[in-house]
Amino acid sequence: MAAQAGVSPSTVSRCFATPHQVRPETRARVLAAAERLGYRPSRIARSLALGRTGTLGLIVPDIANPFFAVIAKAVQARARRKDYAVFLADTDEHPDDEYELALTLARQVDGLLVVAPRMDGDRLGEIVRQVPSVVVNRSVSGVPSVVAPSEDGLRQAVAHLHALGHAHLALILGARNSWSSEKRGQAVRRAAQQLGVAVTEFGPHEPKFHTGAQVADLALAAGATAIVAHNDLMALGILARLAERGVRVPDDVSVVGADDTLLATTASPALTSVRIPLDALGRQAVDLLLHRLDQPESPPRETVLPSELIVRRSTGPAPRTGPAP
Amino acid sequence: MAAQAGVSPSTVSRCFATPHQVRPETRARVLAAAERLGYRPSRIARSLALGRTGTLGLIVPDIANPFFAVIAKAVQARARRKDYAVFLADTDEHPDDEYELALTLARQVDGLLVVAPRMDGDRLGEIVRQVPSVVVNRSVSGVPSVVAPSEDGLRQAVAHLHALGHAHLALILGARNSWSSEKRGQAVRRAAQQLGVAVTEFGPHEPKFHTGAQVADLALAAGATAIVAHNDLMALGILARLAERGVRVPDDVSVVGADDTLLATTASPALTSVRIPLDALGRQAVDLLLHRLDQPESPPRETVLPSELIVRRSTGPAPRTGPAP
DNA sequence: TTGAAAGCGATACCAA
DNA sequence: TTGGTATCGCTTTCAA
Repeated sequence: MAAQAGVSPSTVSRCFATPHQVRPETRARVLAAAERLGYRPSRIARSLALGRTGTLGLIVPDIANPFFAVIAKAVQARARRKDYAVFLADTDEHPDDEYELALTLARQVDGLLVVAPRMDGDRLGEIVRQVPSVVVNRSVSGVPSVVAPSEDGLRQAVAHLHALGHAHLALILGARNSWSSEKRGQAVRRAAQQLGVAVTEFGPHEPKFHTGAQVADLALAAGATAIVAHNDLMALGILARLAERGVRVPDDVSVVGADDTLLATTASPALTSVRIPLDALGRQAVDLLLHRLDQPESPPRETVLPSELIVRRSTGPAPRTGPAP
Repeated sequence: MAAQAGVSPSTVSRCFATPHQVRPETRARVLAAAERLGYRPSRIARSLALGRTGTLGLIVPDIANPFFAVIAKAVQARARRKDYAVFLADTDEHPDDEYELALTLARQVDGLLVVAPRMDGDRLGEIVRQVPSVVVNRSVSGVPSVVAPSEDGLRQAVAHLHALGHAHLALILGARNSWSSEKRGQAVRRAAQQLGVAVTEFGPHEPKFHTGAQVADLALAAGATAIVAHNDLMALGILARLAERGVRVPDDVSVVGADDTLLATTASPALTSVRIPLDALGRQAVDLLLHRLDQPESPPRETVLPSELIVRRSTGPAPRTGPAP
């Protein structure tokens, strides 16, 4: 390539890295040759020389889960705008793989974005020590992170239901060991207690559609008039089972989901849900990571994003109990 | 590192590449040192030396779309099993970016998986010439590809509706220029004609929820008793609008989706949908690509996977027309 | 079985 | 403004 343009490799390099450092006419010749040969500098070689790869790693538990997919998309978009590519690793919910993958990725990326709600803290710490990282949707002390605690939104949800006259709600927990499930449970309990709303808890459960369907009957039997599910998927399972039994939503029972994924907006009735700003989460995570790459000594920061209740058609006034007047 | 183990770099390299070529006791010493230092060979340097990266590129239009996310997941899993990492590029539905990205990726991966329903054929050809590639869910002559034509499933869908007594169906098309949308339209038209079912077409439309909602009214006004949507998302929009209008599904109108995504199974009523084996699509694509990497001279092959109708609760007997007896 | 040395394709420093 | 050269970390002949 250098030969083709009649210049040295150094000059070719400069043409791409610092174009203004080379005489316009030489540059033109080089670029012409590049065009002719379809030449593109090798990122690999460049990485080796520079010690930087121009790549960020993203570790998610399940890319087929809309929750993570939306984060991944935001990360992608943001990273690209900053001229970074993204290495995606899907751990398929295996915490061991998560760790192994992270270590493998660590060497070939400039920084790592880790979405790993269930990985244990020590390992997470180990990873962070090896490579600049940002943890997403989870708070780990001493590690920069971006979280959108569902507290606010869930408190709003309980207040919403309370205002509608519900006095007894069912709380459907998510996976055992899930950081967010625990936080969500706490938030609902606390808010309910403050407002004098009774809570019956179910779970922990795998946050799947069919477990939602299964637990719907239990919630009904317990006498709850409103159900707050760990996430939208479980809420949809509940909706489906209620419809099957002829229980009307929201006339007989109100249902609240969380995450406000595509599932919530496309359900009928559309699901009242706690919105987590997933795209902002992804964007902020990238920004935080890049900031960290620039200034490695900056103190680990935790960025907190607000969540909020989006009221849709699946919640309504509590049904009258007792005999009709 | 080599120094730490008291051996030459060559030997260290052999320990990882061809362990059996080194005396067990030396190997042990090297591995011990590696363990102690937390040493991992640099994939970057290795790529440069080998001319292979151990990485596959995956280009998708929208990773937040469950359809592509499921493919991506399957690709990930399969690639990892074969010791390949995956570079993910989300083009956000911009065909120009798709092309640019593909060219960028081309240099840093061993092969490319392209899911680009709307990229024009010439560019696709250009990409394929630069780097071993497999096109997914689209058929391009001279290029290895993996497709799951929805023909079979859609024919089954029309037959299903016909058997239920539907004589007039609405066909909702997807995006203009989308390869799969065209194929799907053809399939429905052809099957309907053969069975003597009337078809009213709507679209092309952006395959979104709200366009589905919008077109539901038109389909109803046209007198169709069954609606076949381009995909599940549009079908859900239709379901939502029908529910809003008090039109019962499947009593008054039957609705069929396509892709059989999570959306279809979690809808209520659950959506009858044409299943595309997305995971198999992803897996086969990886296999085909790796095969191609091994044997660059093998003729481009097109792998065809079957699609099938999954009947759920959103389809039922056609309503009686005219005055009740 | 091990070591020495060349090379992969770029960057960056120092000279010219 | 350009060219020469060492370097990044690993693989791979070729010798020892």
